[in-house]
Amino acid sequence: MPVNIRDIAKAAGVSVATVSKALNGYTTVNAATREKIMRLVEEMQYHPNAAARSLVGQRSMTLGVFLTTGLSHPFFGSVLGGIDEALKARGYDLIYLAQATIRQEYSLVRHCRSRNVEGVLVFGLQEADMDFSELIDSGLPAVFIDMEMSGEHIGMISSDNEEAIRKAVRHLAELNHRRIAFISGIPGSYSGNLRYEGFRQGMEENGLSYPPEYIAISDFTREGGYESMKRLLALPEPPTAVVCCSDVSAVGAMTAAAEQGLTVPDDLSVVGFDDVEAARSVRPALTTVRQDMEAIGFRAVALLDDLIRGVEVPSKRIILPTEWVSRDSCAPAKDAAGRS
Amino acid sequence: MPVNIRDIAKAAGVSVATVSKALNGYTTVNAATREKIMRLVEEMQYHPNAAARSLVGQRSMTLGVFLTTGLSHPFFGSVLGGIDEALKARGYDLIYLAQATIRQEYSLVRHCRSRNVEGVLVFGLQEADMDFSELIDSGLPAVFIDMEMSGEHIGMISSDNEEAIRKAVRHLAELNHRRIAFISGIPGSYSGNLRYEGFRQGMEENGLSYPPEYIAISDFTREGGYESMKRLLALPEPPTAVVCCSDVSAVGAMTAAAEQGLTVPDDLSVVGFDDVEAARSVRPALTTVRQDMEAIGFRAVALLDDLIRGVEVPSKRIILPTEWVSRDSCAPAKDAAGRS
DNA sequence: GTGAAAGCGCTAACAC
DNA sequence: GTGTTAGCGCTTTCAC
Repeated sequence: MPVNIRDIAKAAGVSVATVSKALNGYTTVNAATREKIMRLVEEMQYHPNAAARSLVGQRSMTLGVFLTTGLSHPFFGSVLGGIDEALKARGYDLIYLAQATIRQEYSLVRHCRSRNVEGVLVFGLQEADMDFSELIDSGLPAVFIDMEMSGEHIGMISSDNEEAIRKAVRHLAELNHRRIAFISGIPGSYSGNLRYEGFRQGMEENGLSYPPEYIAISDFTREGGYESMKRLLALPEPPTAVVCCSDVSAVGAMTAAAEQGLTVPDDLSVVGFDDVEAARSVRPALTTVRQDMEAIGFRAVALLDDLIRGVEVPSKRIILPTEWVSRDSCAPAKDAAGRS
Repeated sequence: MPVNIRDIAKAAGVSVATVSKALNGYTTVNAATREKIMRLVEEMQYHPNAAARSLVGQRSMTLGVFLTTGLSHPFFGSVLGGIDEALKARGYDLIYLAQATIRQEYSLVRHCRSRNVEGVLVFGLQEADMDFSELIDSGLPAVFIDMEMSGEHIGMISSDNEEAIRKAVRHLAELNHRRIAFISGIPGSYSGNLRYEGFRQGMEENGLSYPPEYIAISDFTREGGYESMKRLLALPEPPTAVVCCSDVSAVGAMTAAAEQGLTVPDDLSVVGFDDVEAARSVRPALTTVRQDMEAIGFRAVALLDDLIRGVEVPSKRIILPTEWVSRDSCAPAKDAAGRS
């Protein structure tokens, strides 16, 4: 029994067409009439039926999202916050395309069509997780967060992972560290791969070499960081600095260091990635690379909106800059005599 | 240009009504006709337009969800996994009711109505976060996860938080611990309150008393657990056992204990809550109370579905049992002489 | 500046 | 067992 457009029309003593025009910002509506209609809309708590609007061939104002249920990394919540802002700003709603759909029991694109989804956000998934070819080929606009994808109506967004880690390595090199190790992200993940590449390049640029054992394969988690650090510290010649693929794993690494009786940053410099809340609160406060997670979410939606409306965009590939955040977990390397 | 019901009707040489009936499982359709229609539906990739269906007064098969963007606790991902399963099982889609909506800039109930949302899930929020009265009064079915709410079409679900903690205290008491402390959840949160109540009662039941400083106000996070434990260990008479409101905070507490040179479980017994992945992987493995997070999500959707369809339910208030998981973080209290 | 009417894709009476 | 038709709430020509 929600009030419909006819109720408003009746109350205002005009036709439904006029109400519709007033509602949709047509300028051919008499100011007084519009005023009256708008007042009634407020008073009677009218809200247009989205299904009817979408049926009549108009926009559905619905976006779909595919995401992992493994959202426990703080990264996801922050990105979602940005998505949320943009959704509101651009008037979209978000429909969660059940994880189950991803299992390909039936076509996800058909599901989108059936729901009149105008565009799709892909988030927290890796290429290996599912077959995206149907989505790409369907012509349905889509934006991939932290995944490399391209196509006619396809966009992608991520931070400049490679540059970020190169920057981190350079900072460490400037602190005279020569034995620098790397705690990786999930192997095969887009951002994990690029961060590794950044490490490789950074080391090379600074004339530094490293044994293969200095690359600790991990997974972005605290537990992973902890285990990796333990392995690194068990090496005959352990590193004096470590670059981690997430703040969370950096915290794990710091725990492992503490357990071995090492002091951060005096005995070991640690750098993280993300700049989540924990980076600020941990002791010593974590030096890290800040990526603007809210911006990733916000701009993903903005790009998708542009793609949907066919707006000319400068690039369908957005790489956001990162920011070096210097806190207390890095210090100059001690020389052989143990002096800083 | 997706194919519509008329295309199918034409191809099958029948009327749209027959197609509709075949699709909706009416038994009055000739088996051969139905067969043919279904084949065509597959072949032509037909999928009914959800907007049209919902417009014609039928079900929209859409649920809404309000949640925090602060989903970094592993609890949320697991619950979402259960929700996801149930959504698929019962054929619903989930629309994410933007966080921004919660800021009450305009009526969330109107938003639901406009989107033909049939029911609402509330998740990861506390009573203080927003005014739920409009929702309660609206007659829109809703299920609250971990929040106490009631009303005509209102359900709620949570674990038996109180009993779970009482059980934990009893176990510790049976290990001869007498100095038992409590690291709380977020004060004012539904589950936090009940867990505290469970602690209070458990201590009383076991004839144990505790100074007020043994209640460490915390927030479910690792950092919170760490800080709380540091405070507890700084006490003139520190506890020999601690009950934590989450596994994550228990891990933080264990870290703090290790830093003070204490060994878990020999010097300090620790119990967690949730049984997340980390509880298994941390060393020593965490003794904890397992709550079935997937079941919470799954049954929340099932209950909401029942409420929507007006099905008779045994109770609109579902309290799930928890399970004591004994691992390696608890040991008998040492007596005054230091023997176990 | 406003209204009448068609039609978006579908379901459900009702007729046959 | 199948077809005809009205109508869900809305936007949009096209008249006036």
